[in-house]
Amino acid sequence: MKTPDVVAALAALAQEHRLAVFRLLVQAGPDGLPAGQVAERLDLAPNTLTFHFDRLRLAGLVTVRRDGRSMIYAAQFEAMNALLGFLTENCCQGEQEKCAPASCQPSKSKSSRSKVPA
Amino acid sequence: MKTPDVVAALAALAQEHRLAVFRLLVQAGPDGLPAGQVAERLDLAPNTLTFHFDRLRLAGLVTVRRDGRSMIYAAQFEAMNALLGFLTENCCQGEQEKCAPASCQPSKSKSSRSKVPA
DNA sequence: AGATCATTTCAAGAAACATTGAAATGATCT
DNA sequence: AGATCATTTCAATGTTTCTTGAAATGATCT
Repeated sequence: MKTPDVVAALAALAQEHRLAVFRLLVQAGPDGLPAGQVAERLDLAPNTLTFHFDRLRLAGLVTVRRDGRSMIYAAQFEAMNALLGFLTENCCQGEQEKCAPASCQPSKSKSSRSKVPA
Repeated sequence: MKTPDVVAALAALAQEHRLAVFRLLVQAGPDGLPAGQVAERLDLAPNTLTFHFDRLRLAGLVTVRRDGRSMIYAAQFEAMNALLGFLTENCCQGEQEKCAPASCQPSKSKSSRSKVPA
């Protein structure tokens, strides 16, 4: 992950609502959540939410797919891990052993077996 | 660490120059670096740099102390670790064992024994 | 085809951000 | 005291960000 991408990811998360959205999607796991459900749970206007989803998506932190009339957003765990990796990489000059690599696993999928989670 | 603080820290790091400044200070270790040296190494105007230092400081990511006519800025490792902690905390619902806690140790101080590094 | 539901697009406006140049501090040296 | 060095403060400016409301898509149902 290169610096501009890191800046983009940090900027995407550096906003109250987007951080909440991302956290919710992380908790939801790789199957994701329809936009409307996110809007309802976080009490956000749907157009505002689209704006924020877009920022997260451009930063590579979420993906979208369509399901019927719903758009389903899901956290991109790899991107999250790459970000954590970059942040800890700067960290441990000289004392690597004290610096455990951070990583983020999706929680177990609740519904049917998901379509190729990784 | 509460959500608003996390947002503040992320916002502070979500800027090309500030990320570079912070990374440099992390590498410099707990003794920190005088503002002028940061300005020179990153080729930033001193007043611009003051602006960015201020943002990092308000976010709790760096501290300042005066030494003669220099101002010495140093990374606040605890804050960094708190941030990493928050980000990984959201992460591992259900599979805690897969999710190593991230942490960031300062590199060994290069000059004389530092004044109570923690 | 027409109605309805979920979401996105567009345009407008207020607020926050980053950079610049000029002037002000504050500490050190002669 | 006066000169100089390191850094900060201030005001101005252009850019980006977030939010809103209204209108447009796109998919589903009758």
